[in-house]
Amino acid sequence: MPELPEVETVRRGLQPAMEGARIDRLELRRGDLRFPFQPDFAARLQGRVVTSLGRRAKYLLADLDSGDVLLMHLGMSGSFRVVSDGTNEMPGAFHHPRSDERAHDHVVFHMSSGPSVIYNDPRRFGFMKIFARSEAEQEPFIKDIGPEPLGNEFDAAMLAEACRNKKTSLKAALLDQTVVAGLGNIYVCEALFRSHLSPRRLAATLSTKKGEPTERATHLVDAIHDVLNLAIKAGGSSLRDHRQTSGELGYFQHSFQVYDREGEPCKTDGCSGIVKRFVQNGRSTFWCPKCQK
DNA sequence: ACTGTCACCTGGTCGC
DNA sequence: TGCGACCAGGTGACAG
Repeated sequence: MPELPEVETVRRGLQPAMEGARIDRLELRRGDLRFPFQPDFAARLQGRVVTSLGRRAKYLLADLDSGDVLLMHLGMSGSFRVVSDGTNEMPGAFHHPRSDERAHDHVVFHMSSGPSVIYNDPRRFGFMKIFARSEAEQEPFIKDIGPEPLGNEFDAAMLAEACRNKKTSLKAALLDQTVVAGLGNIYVCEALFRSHLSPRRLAATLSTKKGEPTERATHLVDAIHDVLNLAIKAGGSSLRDHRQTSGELGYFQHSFQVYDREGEPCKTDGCSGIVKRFVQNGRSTFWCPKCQK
């Protein structure tokens, strides 16, 4: 599921329940997600106040009053929901999980603010880890991640430079979290479509031989900005698992131009192309061969 | 050092 | 209705 817009949607949904609140009790319903929990995981969280809830790439980062940071990744199928207490869903939530869905409720944060925050993850590709803020720069999961695409430092010159010596495709380069943070399969496909660039194009062609960014790089950066901002505004994309913390679906999937549209007509004005799918680096790429060059 | 492939899991969908 | 094959939003560990 979760690429940058979905994780950002989740962060905004969790903020009211978590920021400034204390984790009275942490319930671990199994010993592992993708990895085993650290032996002192619960002990370092219980009784701590969440001073702020941030995001870096696809990671949620909760700052604690102890000087620790809780890192959380949703993998492919992770979601959070906020419930009024340990048993009842928030009034007004659209999503009331069936009992077999609750089987995948793996972590429960009982917050001093009243509600509980429940982490659900059927595939368990997600994970959580706690580390000291003073060692954040050495934290393996985040230390090599590239710039935030909606941050000030991400621009055409920066992206062109990061891709300059790459021997791989534009699609693979944009999925590489050390090039730019937070993009996944959906938003890479959508951004390439919006900038009319082929997913097969060599990433190095974003710059000239002298290293100057080409116009392509500018268009691509604009497209990345546009698609991410629109998706965040829509509460992310809900295909199978993603829900906002209230239980509502995101609705950006209705705005997909190419993703999951194999065989359907291209949406570019005046283009008579048909959206095609092929497998690139083991993942589905959707694109219009007629207008993406 | 870089790039591509596989593995980790569960569940939904499709064709027979 | 059942069964197997295949697919899925990510990324760390490998092999080349």
